[in-house]
Formats: sequence, structure tokens, C-alpha cells
Amino acid sequence: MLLKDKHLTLTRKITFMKKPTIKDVAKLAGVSFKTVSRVVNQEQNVSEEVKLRVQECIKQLNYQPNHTARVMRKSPFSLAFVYDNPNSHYVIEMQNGIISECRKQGFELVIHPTDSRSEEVGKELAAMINSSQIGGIILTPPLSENRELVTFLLNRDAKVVRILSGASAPDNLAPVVHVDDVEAGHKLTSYLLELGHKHLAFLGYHASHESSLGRLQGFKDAHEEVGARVDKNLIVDGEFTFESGMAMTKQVLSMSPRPTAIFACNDEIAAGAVFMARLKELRVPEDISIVGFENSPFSTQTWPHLTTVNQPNFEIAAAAAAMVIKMMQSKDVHSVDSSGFTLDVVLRDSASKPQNDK
Amino acid sequence: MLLKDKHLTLTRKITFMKKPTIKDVAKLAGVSFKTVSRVVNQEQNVSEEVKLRVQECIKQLNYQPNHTARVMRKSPFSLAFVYDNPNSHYVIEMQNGIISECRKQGFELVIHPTDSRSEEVGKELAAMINSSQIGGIILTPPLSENRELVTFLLNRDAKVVRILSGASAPDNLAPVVHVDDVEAGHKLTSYLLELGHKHLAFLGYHASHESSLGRLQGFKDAHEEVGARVDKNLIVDGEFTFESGMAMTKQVLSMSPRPTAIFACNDEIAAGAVFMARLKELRVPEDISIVGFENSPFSTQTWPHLTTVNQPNFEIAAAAAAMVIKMMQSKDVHSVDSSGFTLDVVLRDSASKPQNDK
DNA sequence: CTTTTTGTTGTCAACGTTGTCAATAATAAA
DNA sequence: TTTATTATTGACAACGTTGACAACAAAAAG
Repeated sequence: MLLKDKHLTLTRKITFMKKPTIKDVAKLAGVSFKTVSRVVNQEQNVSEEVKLRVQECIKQLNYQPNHTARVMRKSPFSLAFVYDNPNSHYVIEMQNGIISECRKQGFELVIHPTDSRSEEVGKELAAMINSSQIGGIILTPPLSENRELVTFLLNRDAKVVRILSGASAPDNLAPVVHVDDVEAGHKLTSYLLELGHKHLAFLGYHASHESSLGRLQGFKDAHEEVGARVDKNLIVDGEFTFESGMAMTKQVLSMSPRPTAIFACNDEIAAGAVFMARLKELRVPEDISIVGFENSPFSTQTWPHLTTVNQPNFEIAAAAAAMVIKMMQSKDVHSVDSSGFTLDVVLRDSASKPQNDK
Repeated sequence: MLLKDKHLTLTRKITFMKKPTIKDVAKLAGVSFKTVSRVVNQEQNVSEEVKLRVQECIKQLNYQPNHTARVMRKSPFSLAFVYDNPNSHYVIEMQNGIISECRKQGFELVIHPTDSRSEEVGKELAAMINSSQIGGIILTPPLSENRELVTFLLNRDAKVVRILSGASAPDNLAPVVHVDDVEAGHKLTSYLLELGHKHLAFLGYHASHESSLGRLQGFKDAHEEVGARVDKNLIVDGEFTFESGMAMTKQVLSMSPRPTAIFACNDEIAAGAVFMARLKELRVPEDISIVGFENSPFSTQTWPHLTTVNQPNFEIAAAAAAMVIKMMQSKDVHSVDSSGFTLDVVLRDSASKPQNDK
């Protein structure tokens, strides 16, 4: 019994063993701990021989630099993702994109959901930067559109990357990852026009929502390009929700001439539109074509699957993360350029040629 | 011009001013920095007078303890949320619940999406604990069901809280937040039976999915309670997706007698069921009642809105977070009890009395 | 052969905090 | 009043790491 206990204690000791530090590695390799630090940080001026030996010891001890100590001594190794977005799927994809980049580069992500309408958002973020030693921040709309906030953060010495979409020209406050909603709206509309649709409805216009403005701009541009007329009555104001999609669709279906195609500003609206069309005994796409935007799960959680525009959120976020990290690493802040993403149409089954085509 | 430049530099200096440290506060208050530390940590034995003065200075300088330094010196102040769940909405709600608790208590959250099927998941988590100085971990299904993994983590000296649902009896490995799927499935089924339905279909059984097992158990229990018979053919195996929901519904609708009510194992299946019912020219709920589970956004993104079971993910997550934090703070690990959540039915419009009731 | 340059390695302080323990002041007990 | 006790405060080391700089060895230049 006593023996067994002893054995247990021993095993415990082994499994509970302290995490190895840089000094443990140094002792094992027979060098000063500073040399190990050099190897770990891939600094110059370490002889090949020593480097190999140290790397061997690192592997052997399964040593991992202590993030915390590193951050304290050196520059921050964490970045924050700040968002205020009701769309879970969007947020998760962004998070995953950022995390994938962070893992590659040994950085850490702090997520910070917030309320963009709050007066306190600036203070709140400042506090977060402060206490969590955040070096960089990724902002999504609508926070990224808030110039005042961006300036405030820049003044706190944080690197900021803004993810922006929509029509408004980007300023030079901070690097931007721009999502070209205008062009995407243009492409998608052109597709519908080329199918032969003459009366397109645009659902989900929202004056304060940059993305919707961009998409609408593209919608108009595409019409203009082929000399088609945009019917102002078919541009409907509404929320980005299923319910609103149903309501807006009900409204446009009662108009005459009835539109043969619906450009929904996002997939959720489109899903609502599909549902309402069905309630009105219209077949999709035979009687009415409906397209969405975002390529969110909604687009395949309705029937038929939605033709939509793919928004590569993962990649966008990863790009933003790569930018912040680059900014954090180089002293020269303004060496980082903004980047842009163009979006592609995903053809599925909710749009086709109008049936009673003349 | 020169003067203006000078002024600019000055303003900059002010805005860029270094974050105040505990020593700055100490100097201002005329005490040693250790005393400030005591005030910050609400330790005993600080005279009321000094305490007030220090607090005043803290406010004045807008001092915030440096999380990083704290973690390094003391115990960890971060916890990790580890998940492998395709359901964005679920993950976001959980995250928000945990964050709300973390903010209250000054802790930090590290999110860690992972692949539960990977062989490396243990190693991966160990590395994370190590480098990020994680003190506690919250696991969700299916990771939380993996006893081996839990043991492994416990051996790494991490506090673990598991969120579990389903029918299987919890073990005593680590504290658990248990979600009572069985009882909820029972309640929801009883509701349908009380409405007068005789033929209920159960969609989304999945042998390896604890939640579905629990819900099915409740489904059976409720039948047994009132002496009703469960038709085995109406228990359909399938994924938790819209598409699978459509397919399973198609299958049960072709059976005879046709079920008058469908118990879908989650809202997504239910949404697919509603859609299929509609395709088959059945009205919901007049011709067929359909209920979901989870109260996810899907439940209101279909028409009619789904009667479902509310799963308070935010609260569940917050409870789990509170537990881990408590465990991290007290040395006495096993003072923390497990806790359980019961779920409530949300009555909406997708279920009613069967119409051709005898 | 000496001097300079270059490359490699080590020593030490510092980051901002908390734990330990000693020093002092205030209070209670003798 | 003196002593013992307690409450308050401070000095200092430590956590694991990196930056600055010094020390040394080797190679190049004179």
C-alpha cells in the first residue's frame, strides 16, 4: 500500500513536471540562456553547430517559449478582433481566418465583441489594449467605418487594420482590406440581366449600411451598362433578416409589372423571398428568380439552393491578420499596403431565364 | 511654423503617454507600490485612509493592472474555450456567455477551435496551455465526452469544466455543466401528445451524438408515460442539417399512417421538414405539426416560426466560465460542484392540434 | 607579428507585477 | 510604564524573457 502510494507520487511528479524554461534548455545544451533565446528568435550570429545542438535540446525537452514573458519584455504578441455583428456565421468565419494566421505566426487572438452604438466603445477598447497588451486590432463594419474611433485607437499606439466594404472611397487613416461590393453587385446583376430579366427588384437597401449601398451601386451600374432602366419602386428598404425578406417580397410581388427576378441584399433576405414566393404559389426559379449575397449557410438551407455571391470571409480575415502582424513586426508602420478582394458569383439553382420570355 | 510643430509634438507626447504602472500610482499617492498592489487586489490590512487615497490616484491616472505581468507572476488569468462545432450560432452564444463572465472577473478568454477527430488534439491543447498560460479549460461536446482527453488535460494541471448533454451518466472526472436533453425531449414530446397527436416521427437520431440520444430517450419516456406506442419506423437516422431534414421528412411522409407530428432533433432539421411539408402541399401546422430543438435563429427563419426547446447557451457558458474561474482561484479543486440546466419549451406556431382528430 | 575587424557568446538589467518577510506603528495587555 | 500583540507598510526577490553591451575568439588587414 505504502509502496503503491509512493509510486503514484512519483508518476505524478513526472506528469506534473514544471514547464521547461529557456534556462533548462540552456543547461542541457551547455550554453547561456541568451544563446537559446537567439536560436528561438532566429537571430543572426549563432554558429551552425550551436544552433543545431540547441534545437535538438528544445525538441527533447519539448520547450515552448512562454508567451506571457515574451509579451512583457518585448512587443505585444496578441491582436484583437473587434466586432459588432449579429451574423454568427460571418463572425466565426472571420475568427477562424484570423486564428489560422495567428497560429502560423505564433500570435494570440483576443476576441472582443462590442456594441458599436455605445458611447464607451473607445474607452472600452483602450482598456482592453491596455490590460491585454494588444498590439494590433482588426475592425469590421460598422466599427471600421468610424473614423473617429480609428483615430482614437491609432493615437493609443495600436496598429489598426480595417475591413471595409461598400462604395465609399477608403481614406488613408490606416490600412484597409477592402471588399468590392460594388463590383460583385455589378456581376450578379449582369448575370440576371443576361439571363433575360427585365424587371429586377432590389431588396434590402439600407442608407446606413455601407455594404447595401455598394451592392446597390453595382446593381445600378450593371443596368446602366446595358442601357436598362432601374425601377425605383423596386428598390426596397429593409433589414437583413428573413422576416424582412418575406415582407419586402410580398410588397414587390404585388406590383405590376411583377419583377421576374429578385436581387436580395443577403442570403437571409433571399431565403425569406424564396419562402414568400412559395406562399404565393410561385415556383423558384421557373416563375421568379431569386439571388442572394454572401454565400452563407442560408444559401443551402433553402430550396432551391441560392445563386449568390461568395464572400471569402476566412481569406479576408486571414489577410487582415497577416497585415496587422506585419505591422506589429516592422517599426515602419506605413510600409503596409491596403489590399482588396473581388467576389465571385456562385451559380446554384434559384435563378434561371425568365420563363415567359418574349 | 516652427511653433506649430512644437505644439504638435507636445500634444503627441500627451496622447502617446506611456501606460501608467503601479509605480506611477504609488508615487502619486505617496506610498510604496506594494501598497497599491494590495489595494488593487483587495487584500486585507490596508488602512481605510490609504485605500481611499490610492483608489483616487488609480482613477486619476486611469491605471489598469497589466494583465501580462500579473499572469507571469501569479496564477494564470486566462481560460480557454475549446470547441469543434459546426454550428456558428451555438459557438457564438457560448463565446459571449463566457466573455461576459470573464469581463466581470477580469479574466481573459482564448478561443480554440479544433478538430476533435485529430489524433493530435491532446498535444495541441497541451501546447496551447503551455504557451498561453492557460489556467482553465471549457470543453464542449464532442470533446467533453472524450474521457481520455479530459484526463490528459487534468494531468497537465489545468482546471477543466465539461459541458455535457445527453443521456449518459456523468462521471466524476471533472465538474460538469449538464444540459438535460432527456427531460427536455420528454417535455416537448408530452406537449405534442397532449395536443392529441398519435403518430409522432422522430427525425435526426444519431448513435454517436449524445444529444440526439438524450432527446430520443425523452421522446420514448413521454410515450411510455401515457402508454403510447413508439413506432420504430418513424425514428429516422440522419444528420443535423436542412437537407437531411428534407430527406427524412420525405421518407416519413410517405409512410402510412402518415405521422401528424414531427419531432425534429434540431431546428435545422425542422426547417427542412417545414420546407418539405410545403413542397408536399401540406400546411404547417394544420396538416402536420413540426417542432424543433435549440431555439436557434432557424426557428424564426422559417414560416411559421418553430415551436422548439430553448437552449440557454449563453447562460450555460457563463455558468461554466464561473465554475472554471472559481476553480482557478481556489486551491481546493474539488470544492466545485457540477451544475445542471433544464430546458423549456418555446411555444410558437409550427405545432397545433391535429386537424382531423377523431 | 601586431592591430583591426568581424563573428560569436555571455552578463546583466529590465519589463510590471505578486509573494515573502522584515520593519514600523498602533493598540491591547501586563 | 513596559511588554506583547496586532495591524499596516515597505524592501526586495522572483517570474521567463529580450535588449544593451561587454568579452572573447577568430579572421582579416596592416
